[in-house]
Amino acid sequence: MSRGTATFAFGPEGFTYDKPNRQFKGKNIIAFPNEYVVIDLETTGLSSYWDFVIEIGALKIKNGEITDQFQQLIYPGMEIDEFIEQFTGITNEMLIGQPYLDDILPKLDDFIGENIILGHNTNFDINFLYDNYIRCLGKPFSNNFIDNMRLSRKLYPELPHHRLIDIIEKLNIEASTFHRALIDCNYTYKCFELMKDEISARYGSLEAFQALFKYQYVDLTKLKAENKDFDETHPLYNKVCVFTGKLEKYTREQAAQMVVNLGGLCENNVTKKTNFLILGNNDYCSAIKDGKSNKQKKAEAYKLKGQDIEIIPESVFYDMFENS
DNA sequence: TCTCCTCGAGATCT
DNA sequence: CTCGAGGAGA
Repeated sequence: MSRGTATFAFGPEGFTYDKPNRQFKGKNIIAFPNEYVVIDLETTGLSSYWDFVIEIGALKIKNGEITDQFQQLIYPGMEIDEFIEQFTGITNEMLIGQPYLDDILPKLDDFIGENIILGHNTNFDINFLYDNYIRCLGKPFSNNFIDNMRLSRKLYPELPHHRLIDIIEKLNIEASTFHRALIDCNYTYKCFELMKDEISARYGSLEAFQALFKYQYVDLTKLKAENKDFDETHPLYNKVCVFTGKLEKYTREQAAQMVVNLGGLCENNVTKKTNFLILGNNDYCSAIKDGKSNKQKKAEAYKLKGQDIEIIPESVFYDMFENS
């Protein structure tokens, strides 16, 4: 059985293969659709390249209620190993006589239609479907999809893990058996509906929640001192600091807060008012060719013009906090 | 301010 | 994969 479009460049010992280019894959979206299809696959392993689908489960949801379901064991054309038998409860015996994936995918395609997909770590299932759609149906799997894991990470950042089981426990959902496709679809559906309610209650609207996934612009000029009294003799008092590069010991925002707490000020870019430019590490930045960021070049230029500006490494910056 | 890029870290799916 | 941090340029 074909395993997709990947090709070997070397022998089995040191093989490489083309990174799958799933250019027509749907988008991972944050949405509350009236209608969606929950999908879960059981497979022979984690790799969409090496492994095979052995079970497909799907639920159709309309206005929060299950209206249809799809469940099918798949004969993978080979024996599955003991770990997967144990893990899923699907045995080799159960798979003998089951249809091939090639025969089932057209039916699944009909079932799903244009619907948005819901899953847990949905990329996993989507990637398996995408590659097998190309192979069996000659077309990509392009439906947009929602990922419960992504929602959970934003909604419950205090959780140490965001596996399906963790969300089930967090939401007090009754659960006993796991790792059968349709059963996990049910859990995923319940988790989503409950998280949806929580999001509405906590953020008021979907848009407000979506905004949390957008880039949050950090403006260091808006930092406020956490204390009131300043040592007016401190070298950073009333001085304007700017950072460039990645700091070793703190995030930029933490370091900036330390400055502000001493009565100093921070800016996001070097200006005529800047007194200190603190150099972090910019080795990793491919945009910087000669080791100096634009901020550093700008600061050097101001210094030549006589501005009261010092360019200091991170360690010297921390030294200024020692004797305070 | 905002958007786009790159990089590294961390996590989940069977 | 997604996210956060940072640089650059508009």
